[in-house]
Amino acid sequence: MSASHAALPTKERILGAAEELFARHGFEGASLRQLTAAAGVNLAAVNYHFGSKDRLIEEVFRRRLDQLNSRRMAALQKVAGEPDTTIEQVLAAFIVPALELSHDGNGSLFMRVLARAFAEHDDTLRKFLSDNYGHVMRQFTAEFARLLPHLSKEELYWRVDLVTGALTHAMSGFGMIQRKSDVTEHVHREQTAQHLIRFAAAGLKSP
Amino acid sequence: MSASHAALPTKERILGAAEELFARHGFEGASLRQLTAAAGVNLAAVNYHFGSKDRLIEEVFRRRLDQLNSRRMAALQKVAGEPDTTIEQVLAAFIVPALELSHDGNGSLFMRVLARAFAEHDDTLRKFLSDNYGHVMRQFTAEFARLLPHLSKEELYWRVDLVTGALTHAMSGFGMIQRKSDVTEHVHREQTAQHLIRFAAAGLKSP
DNA sequence: GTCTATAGTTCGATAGAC
DNA sequence: GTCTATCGAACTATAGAC
Repeated sequence: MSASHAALPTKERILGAAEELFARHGFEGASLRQLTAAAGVNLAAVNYHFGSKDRLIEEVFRRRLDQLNSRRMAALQKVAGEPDTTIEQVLAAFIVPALELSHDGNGSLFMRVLARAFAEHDDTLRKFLSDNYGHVMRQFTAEFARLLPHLSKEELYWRVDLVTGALTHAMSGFGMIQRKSDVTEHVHREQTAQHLIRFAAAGLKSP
Repeated sequence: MSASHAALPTKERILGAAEELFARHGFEGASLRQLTAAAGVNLAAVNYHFGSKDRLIEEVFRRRLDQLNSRRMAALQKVAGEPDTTIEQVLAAFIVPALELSHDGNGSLFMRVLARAFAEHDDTLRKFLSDNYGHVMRQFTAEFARLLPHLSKEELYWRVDLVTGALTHAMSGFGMIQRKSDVTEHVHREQTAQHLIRFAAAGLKSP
């Protein structure tokens, strides 16, 4: 009998606690001692299951980004390359999967981890993210280029970068994305998406 | 004879090294040992001059933000409250002083420190920044509210937050704000300001 | 005001019993 | 696969000589 049906395997408990503590205290700020205590596992378990703290950090990213980027790519495929594609549709393919994630359990904590990774400027981490998920940004940028043919390559990169910055900032929960009690979570998510899409589309399209 | 005319006082050397190392490795990641070694001063000097690492961090912010926010407020006063004020003018009052700073010596490193502070979500640091510099954001928001009277308070906060996120991201040097060799630095700064202002104005004004 | 020396913690990682 | 125990290194902070 495999262990895959266990309620919460040690490995998953570590990943969950790591996500929360990395979000709150950063990669250097969260120690393996705090982390294993929060997960209710032994200190030595991290090195047994992951090999090192650095490889644990990578797994925290992999677990969420594999799913997030698959959904983004699937959503992009549905609209990309068509003659009547709109900027708003492409932005929705990028934004909606991230909002779904950030409303799913500890997903919002992961968005904060992601925002930290952006601020870190750490070469090792940047290379890992670029190697594994760089193709997603390239696909989206290519589609924006098709829809905004009057923009120079430089100008386009500029705007995509600004949009990415605004969205990362917003979805790391820094802002006021808080649901009022009189709307359902589904409606709120829809409204948030419309906010972000409208703002980003205006910036991308400006003359 | 006072020590104020010394070429580079110990205190300033520490602040300079701290700014650089906090930008590159974060507040937890940069140790007092690395920091004092880089500054060429003794390990004990930090506690003598600043009392603790936390108070050193605050001084790193104070040194730059006092000047940055004075310039922002001065620029805002010149255009605020007039009948023909434009969104672009208010954005320029916010952005241009930051660009001047980021092209002045190690100023761009400070913008990275600032971006880290945003990502940290640390309550103590947030309170320090809010207590000392919160009035600046409130003044700018009030002027935006005057120029965009059709927006609800909630909608306005939303957009100002997104603009702040995009600009912080951009000015932390993550993007491609790199001068080509065939333009002077002054011209490049002007072009960058126009980029950011146009993008932000489009987002703020969108229906 | 600057130094050496060190106290007192905490860190990541591993060896080895079970 | 999980535990205890511990190594060696790093950390912040301080005491006290100069």
